[in-house]
Amino acid sequence: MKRPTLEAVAARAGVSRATASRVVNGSETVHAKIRDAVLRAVDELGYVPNSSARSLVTRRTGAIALVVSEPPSAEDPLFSVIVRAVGRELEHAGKQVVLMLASTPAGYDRVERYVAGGHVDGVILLSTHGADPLPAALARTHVPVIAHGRPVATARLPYCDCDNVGGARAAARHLLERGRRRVANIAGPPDMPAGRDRLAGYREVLSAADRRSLIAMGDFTRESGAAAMRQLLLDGPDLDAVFAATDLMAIGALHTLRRAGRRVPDDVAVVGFDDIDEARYTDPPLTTVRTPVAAVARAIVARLLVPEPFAEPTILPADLIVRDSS
Amino acid sequence: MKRPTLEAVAARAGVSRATASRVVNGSETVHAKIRDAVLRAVDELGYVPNSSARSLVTRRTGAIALVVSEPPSAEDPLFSVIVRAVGRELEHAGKQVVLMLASTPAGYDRVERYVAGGHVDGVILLSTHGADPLPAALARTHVPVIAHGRPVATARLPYCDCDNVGGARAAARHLLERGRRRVANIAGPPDMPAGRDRLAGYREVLSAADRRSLIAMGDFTRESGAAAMRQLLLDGPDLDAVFAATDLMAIGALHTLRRAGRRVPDDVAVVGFDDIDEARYTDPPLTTVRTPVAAVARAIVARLLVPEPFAEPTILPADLIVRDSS
DNA sequence: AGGCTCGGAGAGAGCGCTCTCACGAGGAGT
DNA sequence: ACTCCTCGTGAGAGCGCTCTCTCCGAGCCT
Repeated sequence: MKRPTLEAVAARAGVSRATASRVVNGSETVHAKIRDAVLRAVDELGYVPNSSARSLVTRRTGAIALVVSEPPSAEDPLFSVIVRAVGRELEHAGKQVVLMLASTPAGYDRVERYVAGGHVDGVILLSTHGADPLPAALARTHVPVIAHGRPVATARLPYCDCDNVGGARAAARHLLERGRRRVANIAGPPDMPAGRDRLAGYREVLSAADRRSLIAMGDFTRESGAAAMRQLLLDGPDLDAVFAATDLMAIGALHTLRRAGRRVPDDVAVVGFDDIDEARYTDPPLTTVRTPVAAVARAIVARLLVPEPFAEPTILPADLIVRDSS
Repeated sequence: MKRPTLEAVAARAGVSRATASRVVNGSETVHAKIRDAVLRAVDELGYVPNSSARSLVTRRTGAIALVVSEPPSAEDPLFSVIVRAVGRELEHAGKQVVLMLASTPAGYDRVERYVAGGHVDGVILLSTHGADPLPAALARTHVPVIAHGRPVATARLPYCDCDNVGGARAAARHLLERGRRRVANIAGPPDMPAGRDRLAGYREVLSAADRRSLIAMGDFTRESGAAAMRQLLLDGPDLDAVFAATDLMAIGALHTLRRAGRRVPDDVAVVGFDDIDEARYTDPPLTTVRTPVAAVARAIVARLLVPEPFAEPTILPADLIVRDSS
């Protein structure tokens, strides 16, 4: 009834516990015949190593914490994709994934204590924002940490991200090339680096083309996009294009434009950012910039498993996907 | 530099390791003065219990596995909501969340071994489908298991779910009450209980009203909803209403209807199921049945922490949300 | 005053594993 | 033939914690 121990395996195979341990851990210095005997015993007894005992002595846990800061909207379309992609990569590397939600100060504390307590071999930080104390706190522990998306500048963490500035530039340039003259922007919250970078790309292109910026702020949700679009229509009734920093906000903007009787793309062209599934099903289908989620996940896990102290961030290209909204 | 041990705490407080352990674990039988001394030592040294050592002896891990079967679409809007809701509840209960993705036979195996290996105190199964061997496999281990959503009938697992049949009934009844005469259905995959239950509710209401069913099959994705809608327009060009088993499929159906030049709701009324955020931003906003995600999550965690062997499933009501598409 | 109970603290045995070190056998070198 | 390695195995000491068992002293009853 009890789970078999290494001792039992060793006894059955007629070897010492040390040798059984060697076999289980894949040591090369064991005679083939003995190794086979041990493996047979493992199989027959259904032996599974006790990870508590193992990590008690090795001081490694084989687990990686995936820390998620609560975003404004619970229903984040990329969350699912990112978590799955990162999860798949980690499992591929034989790591367990410990999911931690950190939204409140108590939550930050819990995560910090947990990580400092040596319960995980590494940390992946998802979607941090300005007030987030975790990057700084975790940098102090000696556990490898890597961020998904550029963290706020105060923390010097390694990170992987897509080229937010470049993607935004491509979006803005695309709108100008289509002959749009008054290109507005729905920006993300200024305390989130992704939002800032996308705004920067837009501004850069517009000022290079000698056009005035027209900006409203959102918080990455559909609702805020809809509200921002209403604001933009008031501030610049002559606008003929909008670039939103996320697809969700672009979708909110489409909603507002529809209610305001503006046709897309005839009257107003709309471009989003992220290329979520939903973008192909809006009316009209949304032109957007694709965030290479899977590639970023791969890069993150690779870098976490082989940490290089002062490496440059990994930035992956974000490509424009042209559909019918622009 | 090393992390302090209980021994160090005890030494600093001038007590034995046993007493320090008692204090750390909140035993009542310790003198107040001594307890304070120990707590002070804990604080000063920044002591964090070593969970490996602890679970080595207690045989409990304080961790719950959240097992996710890969759905057809990676970008599942409810995934984020469910995972967050369950995660929040578990953290509230002081449990760690170990996320495991199980999509391949190798993945199922990994999960089964992991759970059977005693690495977690309980398992929550998300979105199982017909071929999924996990419910049966995990039922054999002696670890408490609970499913989110009714598992396939072959496995006798406790579960929590929303009232899929009742919700579907409400949707179908609503369409009939609005005077629709030819109500079609876009059903989910037959190997997923949620899909089957929603189909059953629809069928029941239609046959009670003496109306013929008109059914096309999808796999819960937008794309499949769009395809199913095309099929329905061929099979029943006279249809004037569609009930889709998920909002995503309803959104796909809206897409197809728009392309086919049918106005919603004037020509065809559309009702979905789940009430994802996106449903409020479709054109027109989607009438749907709300899945009470947070309540289900709460029920799941509560039942997992206090397992009752042969308890009835917990079924929570799913309410109709009427918007403009019907 | 002596024996009793009983609450509260300490001693110590493990939990299952890894890893260092010691050891023995066999082969190569002189 | 003897020493010196080398390679493979076994013995055993812990890793940090919990928990049972023992022990001590204070209060109560007779």
